[in-house]
Amino acid sequence: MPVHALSRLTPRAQEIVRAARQLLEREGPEALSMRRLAAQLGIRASSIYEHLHDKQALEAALISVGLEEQADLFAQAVHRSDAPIAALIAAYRDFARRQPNLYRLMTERPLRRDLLAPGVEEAAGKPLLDATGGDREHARAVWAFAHGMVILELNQRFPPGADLDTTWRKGVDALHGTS
Amino acid sequence: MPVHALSRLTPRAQEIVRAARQLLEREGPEALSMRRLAAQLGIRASSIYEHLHDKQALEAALISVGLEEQADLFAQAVHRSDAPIAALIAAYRDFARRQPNLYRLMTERPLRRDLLAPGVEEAAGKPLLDATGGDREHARAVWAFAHGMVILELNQRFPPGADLDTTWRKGVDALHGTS
DNA sequence: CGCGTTGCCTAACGGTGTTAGGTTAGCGGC
DNA sequence: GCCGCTAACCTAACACCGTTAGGCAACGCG
Repeated sequence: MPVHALSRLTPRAQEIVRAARQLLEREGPEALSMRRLAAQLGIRASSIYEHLHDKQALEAALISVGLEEQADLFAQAVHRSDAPIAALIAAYRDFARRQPNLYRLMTERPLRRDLLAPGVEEAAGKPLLDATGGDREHARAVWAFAHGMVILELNQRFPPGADLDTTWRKGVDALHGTS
Repeated sequence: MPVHALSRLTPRAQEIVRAARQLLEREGPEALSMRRLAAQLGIRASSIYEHLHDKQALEAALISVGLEEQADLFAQAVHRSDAPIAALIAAYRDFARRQPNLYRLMTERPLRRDLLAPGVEEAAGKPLLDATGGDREHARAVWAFAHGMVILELNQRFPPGADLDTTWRKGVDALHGTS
């Protein structure tokens, strides 16, 4: 269990990260610029650098928060269900659909792990790894399917009328008993 | 079978797109700017706009070329194998690893289908759809797994020592007989 | 009181995509 | 020969981006 991701930051930095998250989710990725974020806070862009080292650090903070929330949601999903893998996949899809821009930010580029809050990446992955009984290959295959479905859906790569619920169910069924 | 993707463009525009592809693959996505592309061609950025409407049109041309090449490679892979789905997935992974920056460009954002060469998207998808006997849900599940594996691998989301060949094999096996 | 820290500022640098408007070279028709 | 058209380039500028240097005001503390 990681320390709360934001707690490593100064209070003012936490406010900035919270504002950044609102901006990202409400106005999309192109709105997440240092200048627009600063405007939202009533200050100038250069002042942000007093609190966060650079834009990468800001993004890493957002990703840390996202991973932490995923860890919570996934742990709860497993806890409430007796079909843990299916429940996890449902929770995974749900997270991505509720916060598509944050999800994209979290996955679209290589992770700067040195900038993340320590432990959050492992914490987000642990529920699935447990649900596969510790089988890392199995967990990775399920994750790859879920991420592929989510991101292709977010990127509108499936035709408009596609029956994605069915595709999800088939994929989960097929990957369920892999050993 | 679509018309050759580049044939819709003027000869000069084709040269520009070819230079853009080299630049993208050799120097990475941040090198694909109008100014650096122009420099590569010995002209100024504004001159590119005489030949391509804007950067989106340039990217759409690159994506069209990529989809067309995928269509060819996938059709050949099926043709040479008696395990078409496994052969397709191997070809898919191979394409992405050989041209990671183009693959990223092709998949990282919603497609501007109105800017693509007509038919290329369908052509790239057809071999897999055929291999599943026309089962669209099955084809989509396989695609999602393959894309998820590829993009998580490109983004270095798996731990350094991860045995990805095994994960690929397990995923393919599991998704093979989905009905 | 003075000193260091915090939090903001202005101004600037080099980069991005893009547009307006101007110049040159070549070619077909008279 | 020359007119007009087109293709292909140019310079200059706009608004935006991330980032840095250097300055200023307010605060708590010894």
